[in-house]
Amino acid sequence: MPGTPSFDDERFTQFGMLVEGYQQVVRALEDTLKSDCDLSMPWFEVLLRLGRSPEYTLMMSELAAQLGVTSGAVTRLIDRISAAGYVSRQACDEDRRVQWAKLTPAGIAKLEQAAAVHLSDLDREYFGRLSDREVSAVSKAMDELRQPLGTGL
Amino acid sequence: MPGTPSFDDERFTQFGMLVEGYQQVVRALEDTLKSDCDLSMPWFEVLLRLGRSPEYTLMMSELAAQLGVTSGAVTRLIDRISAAGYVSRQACDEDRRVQWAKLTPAGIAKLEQAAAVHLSDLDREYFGRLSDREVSAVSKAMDELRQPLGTGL
DNA sequence: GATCAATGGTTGATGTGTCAAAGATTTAGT
DNA sequence: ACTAAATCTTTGACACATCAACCATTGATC
Repeated sequence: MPGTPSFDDERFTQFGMLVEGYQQVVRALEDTLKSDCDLSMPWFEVLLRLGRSPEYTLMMSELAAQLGVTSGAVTRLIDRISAAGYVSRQACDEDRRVQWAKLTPAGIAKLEQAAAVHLSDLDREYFGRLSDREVSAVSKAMDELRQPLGTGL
Repeated sequence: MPGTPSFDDERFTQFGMLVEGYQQVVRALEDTLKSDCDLSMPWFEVLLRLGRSPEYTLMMSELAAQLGVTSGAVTRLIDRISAAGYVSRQACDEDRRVQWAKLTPAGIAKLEQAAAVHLSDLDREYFGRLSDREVSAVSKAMDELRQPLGTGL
């Protein structure tokens, strides 16, 4: 009977569970990061990636790869973050196509504060709400989903 | 030693697993939905919610609630989708503040096609890559995260 | 029944993302 | 060495989200 198509298929619901739970947690994390540190999640991610890199420095394209976004997105993100004084751009002498993004001292200070805040947010919103077993199960499943299909064809 | 702050805390990594796995799957789903049906995920979500509703119809604000976005977002989304002919707006006589969004026949047809495509995408990108046990574990965990904190204070 | 708060929707400003095109520079191939 | 391909970044056009302000309308209070 094609009169009632499969708009209520259980798989939609099941996957919707993942989507809603994920979005709920991410939204809560974004809210507290915003109110406590005045940082959006993309800004925090940039600071964190740079904070983990030697010299607090990354190429624009490497930053894009780590963030999982296009280089165009990073160009504008760094425009805004550098206007706020947390990062600076600098040219590369060996390859004059590349631009380095580097944390400023203000950026390092901001990251130190924000990382602590974010860790406690993570504890409250994620780790504190699941058992260790659940966290492991989720991590393992997501790790399996992480690499795209067809890499070994 | 404050020289090396906790930018590499394991919790960042663990949660990053969830973020990356989730984004990977969602991106794959969006790509195939786009290439096979020429629908973005927000458009598909709108069609699906309307397709499940009596008369294929919902108030703007109810649609916003189901999608988990603001009413402003829905206003513009329906602007675009109705320009494509998949939904129509219609005024409400009982309460002249409300606008109904209703699937057109073209919208119903599109949804029927897209729902089938999306279900098979879901099988390939999500259900096919995890065991039943893993899917259950993820769904259970995400369901627990779904309701915001502080609802029972 | 006049006022005032709550509700439903739209709009303007802005942040964040995409894609595709363009620019500059480097690397490879003959 | 010179042309051609690949790489890095930026830019323009646009999709999609937020917030805050605003307008209309409804409902509740006095």
